[in-house]
Amino acid sequence: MAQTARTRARAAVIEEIKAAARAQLAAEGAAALSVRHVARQLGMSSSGVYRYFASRDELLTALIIDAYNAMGAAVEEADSKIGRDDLGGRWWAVSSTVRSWAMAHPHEYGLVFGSPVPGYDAPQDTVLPATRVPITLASILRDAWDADRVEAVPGTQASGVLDPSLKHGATPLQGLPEDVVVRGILAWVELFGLVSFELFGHLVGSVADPDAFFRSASERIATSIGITRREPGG
Amino acid sequence: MAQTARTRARAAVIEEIKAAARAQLAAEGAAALSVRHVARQLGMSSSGVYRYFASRDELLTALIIDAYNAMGAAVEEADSKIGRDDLGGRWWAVSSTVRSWAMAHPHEYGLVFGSPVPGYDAPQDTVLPATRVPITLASILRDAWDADRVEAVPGTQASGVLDPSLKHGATPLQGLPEDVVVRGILAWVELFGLVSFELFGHLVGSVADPDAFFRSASERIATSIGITRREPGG
DNA sequence: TCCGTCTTGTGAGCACTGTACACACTTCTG
DNA sequence: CAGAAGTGTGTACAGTGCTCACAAGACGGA
Repeated sequence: MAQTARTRARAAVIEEIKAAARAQLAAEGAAALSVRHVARQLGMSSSGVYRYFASRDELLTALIIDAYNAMGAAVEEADSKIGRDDLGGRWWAVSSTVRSWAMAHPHEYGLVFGSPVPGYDAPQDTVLPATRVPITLASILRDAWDADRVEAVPGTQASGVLDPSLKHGATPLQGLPEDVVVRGILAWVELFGLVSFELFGHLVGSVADPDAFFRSASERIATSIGITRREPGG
Repeated sequence: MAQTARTRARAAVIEEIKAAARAQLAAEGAAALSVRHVARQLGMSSSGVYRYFASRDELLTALIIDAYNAMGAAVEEADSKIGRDDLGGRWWAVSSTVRSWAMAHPHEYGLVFGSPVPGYDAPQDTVLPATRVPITLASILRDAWDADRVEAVPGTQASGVLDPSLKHGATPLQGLPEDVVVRGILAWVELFGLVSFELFGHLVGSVADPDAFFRSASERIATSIGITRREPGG
């Protein structure tokens, strides 16, 4: 409500700017994204854009947040369509959705998971959207644990390896043995490593059939966290 | 020999330019690397640099090749210092060297393994240097296979997944079962996924002790290709 | 209703970039 | 020793991010 007219218009313009920027990002890549070009596309003076984004970097950050959210939403939806007990199905749904989203939006993926272009800082606004995919993965791991599918290896190292917030926060991982969580994080890292390597061209020359390779790799990762493909509950 | 004086000078200037560019890359990142800045640093006109590199991208490509070679050399040297039979030791030497090199040269690593900045093209000159690390890994896998340490799973999928060049070329992988090679490639991907995720800041908030996490992860990956930590030959 | 403030949009301008080009000078080659 | 080839320079163009002084409009309170 409030001063509707103005704020609503503002939100709309922000959305327009982001849409144009996203289009340019998809078409030409992050390096070629220019504030002036976006402004021209919108029939607006370049300095006008600075009323909405303080800098090019801030615009890029907004796109990063959107990318995290888009991927997170896609993954959450894919996960929700599978029966909760079908752990193998859920893992496959999630992992393959990550990959397809990445392949459908390579530049946005690169913006997020490639080398951090501006500096090292991950602005605070990005951290929450960034957790959506890992939290979905964590919930699968939690359900696997609750179904006695994962066996903890008691003697394993790992103690103080993880950030305390993982245990004390309201994550699905509360109460899980540390070595199980470590294995879960590793699966997460492997999944994205896989997608990045393929997308950034490092598999060219080694892997001829990336689909089959990903299928096989994803299955192997699932196994490593105690999830096998073909069975719901027993 | 040939026309020594000139060509030698040329090679020296090329090296100077690359050194200055590398310094600037390390200090400010790839985005901030500018031809003019490099030229200034060398007391040379900016257009002069174009006698040696046709474009900024070509200069960046040269840095990419150097980075591949530097990392490859470091890895090869680390591997060569371990007894050939000590497969666990070799894996650890190689994987930890990849990580330390990356952490010592974050921007160069990002240039190579981050999102491909210019376009999608991987210039032909980069492919050979790029193979040095994977070939070292492949030779470890080969030795593990020869030592009967790896068991092939005959029924496994995988057929036509790999690029034929891997089998017919003179790689250390000739004659290995496809599913073993697939597992090896996966290990390679996982290693770099691990390093990238840590370096690009995606583990912040989850992993409190990256060293320990990497140690544990690396060990697990080694196990997945049939290499266990503590024993040389039996 | 009117007045002051706050928001939006503009154009000009600064310092910088990559790259092309015409020119001079040096070095090599036939 | 001539001519070709290579090297270095200054200038120029088109583009960039970003700042700033200004104008016009929308808003809130009197």
